Amino acid sequence: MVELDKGYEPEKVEPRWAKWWEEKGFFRSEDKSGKPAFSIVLPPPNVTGSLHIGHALTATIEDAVVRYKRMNGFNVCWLPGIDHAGIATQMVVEREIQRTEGKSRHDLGREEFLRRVWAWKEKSGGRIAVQHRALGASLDWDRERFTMDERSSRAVREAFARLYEEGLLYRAERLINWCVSCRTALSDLEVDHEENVRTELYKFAYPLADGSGEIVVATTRPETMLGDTAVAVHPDDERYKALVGKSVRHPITGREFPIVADAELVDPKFGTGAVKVTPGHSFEDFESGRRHGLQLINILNLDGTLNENAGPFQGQDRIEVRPALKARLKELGLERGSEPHTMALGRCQRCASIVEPLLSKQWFVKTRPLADQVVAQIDEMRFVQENWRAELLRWMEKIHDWCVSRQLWWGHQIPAWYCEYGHVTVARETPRECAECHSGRLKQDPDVLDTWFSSGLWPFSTFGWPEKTAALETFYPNSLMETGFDILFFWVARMAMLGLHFMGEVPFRVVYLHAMVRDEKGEKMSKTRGNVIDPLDVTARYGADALRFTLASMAGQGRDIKLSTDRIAGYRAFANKIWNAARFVLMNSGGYDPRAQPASLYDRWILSRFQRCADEARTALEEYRLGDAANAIYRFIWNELCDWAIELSKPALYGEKSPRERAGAQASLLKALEGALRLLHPFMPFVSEEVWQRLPNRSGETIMLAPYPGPGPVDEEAEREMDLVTRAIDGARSLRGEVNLPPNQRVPLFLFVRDGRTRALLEKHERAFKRLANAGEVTLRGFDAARPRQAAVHVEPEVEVHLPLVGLIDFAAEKARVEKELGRIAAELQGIEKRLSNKGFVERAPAEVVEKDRARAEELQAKREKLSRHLARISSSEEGMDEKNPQGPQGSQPPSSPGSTPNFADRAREMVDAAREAMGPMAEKVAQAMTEAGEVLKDRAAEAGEAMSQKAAEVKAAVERRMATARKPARKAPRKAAAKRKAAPKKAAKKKARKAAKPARKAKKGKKKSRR
RNA sequence: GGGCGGGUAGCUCAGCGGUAGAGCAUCGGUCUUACACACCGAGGGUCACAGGUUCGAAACCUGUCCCGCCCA
Repeated sequence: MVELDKGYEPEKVEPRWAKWWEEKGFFRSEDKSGKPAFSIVLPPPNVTGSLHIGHALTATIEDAVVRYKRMNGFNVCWLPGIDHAGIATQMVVEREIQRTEGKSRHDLGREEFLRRVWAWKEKSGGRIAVQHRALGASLDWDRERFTMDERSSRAVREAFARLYEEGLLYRAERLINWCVSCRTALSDLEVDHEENVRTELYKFAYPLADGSGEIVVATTRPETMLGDTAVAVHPDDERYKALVGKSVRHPITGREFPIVADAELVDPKFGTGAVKVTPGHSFEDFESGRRHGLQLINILNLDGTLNENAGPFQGQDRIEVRPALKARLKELGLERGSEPHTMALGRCQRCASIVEPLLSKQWFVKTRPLADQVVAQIDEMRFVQENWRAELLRWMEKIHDWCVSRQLWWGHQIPAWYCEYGHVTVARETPRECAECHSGRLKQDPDVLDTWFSSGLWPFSTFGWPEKTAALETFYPNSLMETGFDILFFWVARMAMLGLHFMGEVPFRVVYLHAMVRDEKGEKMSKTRGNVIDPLDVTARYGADALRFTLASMAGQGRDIKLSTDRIAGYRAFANKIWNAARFVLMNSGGYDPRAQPASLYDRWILSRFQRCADEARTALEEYRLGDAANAIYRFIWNELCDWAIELSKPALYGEKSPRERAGAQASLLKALEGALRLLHPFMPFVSEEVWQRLPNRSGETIMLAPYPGPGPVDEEAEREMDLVTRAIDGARSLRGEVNLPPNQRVPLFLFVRDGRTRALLEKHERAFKRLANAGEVTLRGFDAARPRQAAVHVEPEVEVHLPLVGLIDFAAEKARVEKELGRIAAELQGIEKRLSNKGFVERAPAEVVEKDRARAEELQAKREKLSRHLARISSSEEGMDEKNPQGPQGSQPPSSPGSTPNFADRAREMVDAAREAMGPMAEKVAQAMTEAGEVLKDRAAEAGEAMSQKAAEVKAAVERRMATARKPARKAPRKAAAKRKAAPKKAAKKKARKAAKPARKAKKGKKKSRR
């Protein structure tokens, strides 16, 4: 027999398995295989950083899917990688060198700087791998790639050259987004828009060139007037119609430029209805400039200071110059006031500097043809959430050309060379001479490519493209692309375009975009906020399994995942629960016989429930509903296997039943447990492996490669029967709880059953009532038998559960409880009856709905009748009680600790009476059973006799214990009990008052449903 | 300004035409020989608001108000 430690300690277990799995090569995939392929490329984390919880979510989801697929016999390739992250990395390393050596990258020179970045990458990239291993990610490490490694470079050069040759890549002078701080061009996507920036709408006048007046323009950026080359008005605007075609004179530079009519640019209702046009520094104005053939003036240097075109303001920063410029306009008498205004401001994604539109010569990908292909083939991809398909399509439809050159050092240097005559040579390998003029004096473009350019090739460059490798053949298209929705455009869109273009097929079959992980307040995690969680810290505290399960259970959420440590702690408890369940099952599996068949209802039931759970988990996983799968498994293990099956199997396991039943219980529990672990494995790989390895009924070397539980039959009959048993036990427990019986106090229980079938069934489960509802004597009678006068009652359609209360409880409380229950029933019944009396409902609603309501109404009526009778019974008893006990129910004598109450002797006597009362019906029961069931029941009668003598002994023992306790009442923690007793009546009174003030408005379901 | 999410128990969320649910938190009771990282019980909701469709709406439609994100 196996003995396990008392508590589960993930920190001791997890590293061992992580290492073993990897050493065993379980994560490896085959380039060629008879098995079906399943491939995911991990979104490569930035080499700059370490993993945060968002990455942990990615790893969790992908690992769960991948493990599931592996267990289903797929040749799974989950390919790890690291992204060189151009701007981010360059910035980090630059800052580091500045900090430690006080040098800039220019001080070091390009070559030396790049050497440093590589060194940095070696250090930082390692941490990411450590973190992934700690999470249990089953990545195929042999295939690990880096976006700057040699193979990636080759793919990048090939892609660049081909696009160039095909005319899909060009170099041109265009208005681009320029970050003055990073000093590089950015793509549209790398500009973040800060919303609702409070600023002013500033007005000033341009004097007409002919001196006949002025035109007042409104602007949020007065300083750009230094680059203005027109004033625009709406063609239909009567105010300005006469001015169109005239010229204004620039008050500072003296240039003259026209007033133009532009319906697209100008909103006549905004500002003064006249706008200044700066084609060199505004995308909208640039377009307008093109429409009207306007001059284009650049007033900015690359560092954001004004250049020679700014005249007297040259050399000042573009933001700092504003007050000076306004002062000058005021001096000139041209200022015309201002008003408050809010607007959006473009900022650099990396450094938050205000981004400037700037005229610059850059490389662009012509995206329109690529996007059109994606639109045409969008149906080749399945989106786990359909709404993202539409989102992607919208973006594709209004796509702009993609600026791919960056003025950085760290990245793929653009494979374009220029000769002294300015000819361009694009080549896969460094060329000897200019393709056009054969000049040997070539200089490579110093710029590098946007990081996303290489990332966009990832689904195929990682498998060897442009070579036609076996791996590429096997794993392209990738089976799944799973990543955060925030990089839908950055990455998914680019992979779709480039994948389709170069491979002729969409890069992945399924697109699954997950939510952003935020802290418990819903704030985005960021280094500046200091709320970033390192997965390693979490795994150290709670275990990787707990973190993974938490993330998986929340993976279905659309946009935000608010992560709280409470939740993680809850799932650590789950791991511990599993551990202990296994501990128990193993401790009691001595002499386990693998051939043993299910012997009891519980055996059949738990195996059937397992099957249902397996079906649910499988279906959910196939549809990528990880949260649903995880929750189903959680509920099965905790609420069904632990709470019911294990508890109910105890008598059999302890040898209180037949050997056949013991063997059956052992086999069934082991089977359910082993299967549950396999279901759980994709979510909690460590604890599932750890426990599984100790099971006698496992088969295989590792749970990782054991088959995921498949379809199988369910046992409807067992489930129906168990449903009755659990409802009756729940009823009894609920009564005990409601009347505040301490869990360890045994009390007799009466079950009044509707028919012989119910009786026969419940009879078999007497022990269950004893164990799970801590019943002493269990007495079964027919519906027609007389009810005990003093009892608390729970009503189910087939059975009434009576808990005799003599000497135990507060009758007023029971009365209140029943009245409340009746209130609920009345409210629900009223609703249903109203519906049923509605002609429209009966005629138009589906028959089964009406039928359901009718049945429910009948059930409620029966229940109401029973409870009313019960109420009448206790009401009459209550008076008697009042006489006997002068403190009465209003005194709220707490029944919880009769052993220490002064009048215990009375109570003990009542207990004895109650026990005697219970004994009588036992004899009756035996007789009844025999007559009712004839020969089938011969055996049972013998059993019942046996049970009876056992019960008699039990009752006797209970009474004796009771009496013994009575003699020394102060044995147990009297102080605590006394304190509680003191507080209790007040609380109870408060509760009652609250309820009286707010009568039950709605019918409420009394019982939890989750158990069934 | 355009688009997309979301507003359900104290918190985090599920439900998306047929009796309002879970986990956590709260309250009451228990160390009942797997587990106090546990067990048993209970309380708690005008499903943002207003109209409409329907026999029936938390769910579908329209509008309003909040919150968040994306794109101009």
